[in-house]
Amino acid sequence: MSTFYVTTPIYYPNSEPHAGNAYTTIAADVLARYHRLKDDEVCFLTGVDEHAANVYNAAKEEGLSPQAYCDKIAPTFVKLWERLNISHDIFFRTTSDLHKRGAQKFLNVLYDNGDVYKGKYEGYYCLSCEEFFSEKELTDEKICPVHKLQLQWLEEENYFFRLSKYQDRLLAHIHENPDFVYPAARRNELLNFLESGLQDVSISRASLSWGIPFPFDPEHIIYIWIEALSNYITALGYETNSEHYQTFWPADVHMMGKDITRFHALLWPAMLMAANLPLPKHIVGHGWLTKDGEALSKTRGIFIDMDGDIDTYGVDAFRYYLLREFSFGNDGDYRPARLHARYNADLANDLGNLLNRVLGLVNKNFEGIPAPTTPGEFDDEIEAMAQTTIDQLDAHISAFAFDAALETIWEFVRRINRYVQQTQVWTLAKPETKPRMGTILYNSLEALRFISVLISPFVPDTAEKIQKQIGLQEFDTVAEWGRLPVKLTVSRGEPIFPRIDTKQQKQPQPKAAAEPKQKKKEKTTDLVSFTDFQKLDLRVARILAAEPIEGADRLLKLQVDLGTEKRQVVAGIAEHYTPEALIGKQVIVVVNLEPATIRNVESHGMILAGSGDSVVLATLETEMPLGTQVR
RNA sequence: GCCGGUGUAGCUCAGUGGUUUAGAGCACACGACUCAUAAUCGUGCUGUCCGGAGUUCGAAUCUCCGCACCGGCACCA
Repeated sequence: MSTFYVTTPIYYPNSEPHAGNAYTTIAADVLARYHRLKDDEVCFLTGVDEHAANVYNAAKEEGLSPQAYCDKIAPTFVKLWERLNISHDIFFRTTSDLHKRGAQKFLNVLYDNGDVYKGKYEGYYCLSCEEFFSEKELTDEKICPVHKLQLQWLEEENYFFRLSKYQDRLLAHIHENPDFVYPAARRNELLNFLESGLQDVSISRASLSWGIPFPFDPEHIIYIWIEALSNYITALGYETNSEHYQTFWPADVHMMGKDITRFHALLWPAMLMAANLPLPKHIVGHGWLTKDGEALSKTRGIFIDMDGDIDTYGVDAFRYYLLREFSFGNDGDYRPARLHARYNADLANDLGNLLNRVLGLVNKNFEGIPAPTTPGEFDDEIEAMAQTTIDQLDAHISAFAFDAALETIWEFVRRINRYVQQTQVWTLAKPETKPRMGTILYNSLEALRFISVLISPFVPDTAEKIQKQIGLQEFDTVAEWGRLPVKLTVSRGEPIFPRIDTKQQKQPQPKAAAEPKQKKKEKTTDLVSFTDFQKLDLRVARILAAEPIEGADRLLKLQVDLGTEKRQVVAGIAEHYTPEALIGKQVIVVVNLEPATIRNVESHGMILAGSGDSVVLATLETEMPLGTQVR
């Protein structure tokens, strides 16, 4: 018997879970359930990543301690997983002692093996700016360009992980294991990234308090990514080298959204190499769900109404739709109308109705399930197709092609509908043909049992309902043809997927759907003194000229008029403003910002702009004289 | 700017060691059937296979150029 260990990322509990989390977790759930079906010993891990800065900030805004905040939010994840029928074995919280001790041990090992070193940021430092300046920014006099103060040579200590050391081994690993990263497009990106060289990464934070302290230096906490990634082993009992840990590590699949594949495919394996631990087998980064083609975004109020759709169509339809409609590596646009169509066409018409019609015929003509006494046309074909369906399903799941996997099963569903049709089974109730009728019905029911097993990883409730109606007392998980007992009393119940007419479809609820949750700011920052604020010199200026900068997608070179002087400023707004649109606009400029050279263009100041999912220039309500101070 | 991906019927997508009539499901139309959830089964339908050039007896499939969208890197003072 083999083992199978599948994980989702640990999610940030800075707010309640969203559809993207659900998508990842459902996919992982299908894998877990599929492997249990194959009698593998399975461990399915999910959880929350609690020591995150955004959690700390969210807690602060609600006036709660970070721990109290986590204690409040974590259950909302558990609740959603229950609703979505997620069969995780472990729901892991990184504030647990098991994790804290495990993460510290892991770090100790990295340290003992010589791959963690205390490095220092060192350089010339301006006490007023509280910043280091790189050599190229400095003149020979070593004075701060902003404050004109003498700079000091300073060193700030920090722990680093020797990521660079593993560059070649990572490259080799990814080259030699084409299946390591899925899909292939991500893999190419990673190789590309690797070839451009890896830097050591800072893995400590001295300035933060919310986190796990370094075991050998409590002044520092462990950087969130290092800590988070280690959850995949700490949750299994890495700390004590438990049997569970030995059984399941290395992981078979780390499932995640495409945005975090790099951490999982480079940083994490490098750390494991440093600790002399085996690497996970597959890093799977799926595409994102979008809504009307746009990325989901809390701030912009773009989200998927999971609750509403699940209320209308049921959990299984929701799970089915997500996995059937989209090819897993690509982004998929979530459309309720498509969910509706899938529900009626695939679930209600093809599958639900098939069950219903077959059970109806059995009920009407037999006492319990008839014996297959009289083989005939198509029977062998059906049985053979059952077997090929299994094989294809297995291949597709191994390639994380859930859409193809479901399509394969549904080809079989449609074949059985055709079987019933071709044999005209309802016309065979006469005594001389009744044995044949019984055989056809037996085969159809066995096919349905077979199908219920195959779909059970995807739509577990539906699978159970089918077997229950067929008359099986306990769920039979074995996909072998001919196991269905005869004489079972079927209990044809309500249709498992009643058709939902378009007219009855809920109109988009104006209340919940439309209003973006406008409740919180993106993040809070620490307070600054008024004196500090006063250091900023903000002025009204007019843009005189704007032009693109060669070789930079986001940058524009602007000439601005401050009334008393004209300046050149570089702004990263090329993706949101055309040069023509900018000329003549009044904007607010930070004039005493240190000069910088970006892409070989000098920038003396900074244009203020709202900067989130979109970028909008900050202006005054009405125009004011150039050079007016803004405060 | 560099690198990668995608672009095939109204929709979601298959399809490439080049070969002749380009596929599936949904949707749509018609027909059959009536056991069943106005379900099922059959038949049909629409395509400049992003555009252009090239290689070839022959290209959606190979090469080059271009366009659009997506992503990674650089970059966002």
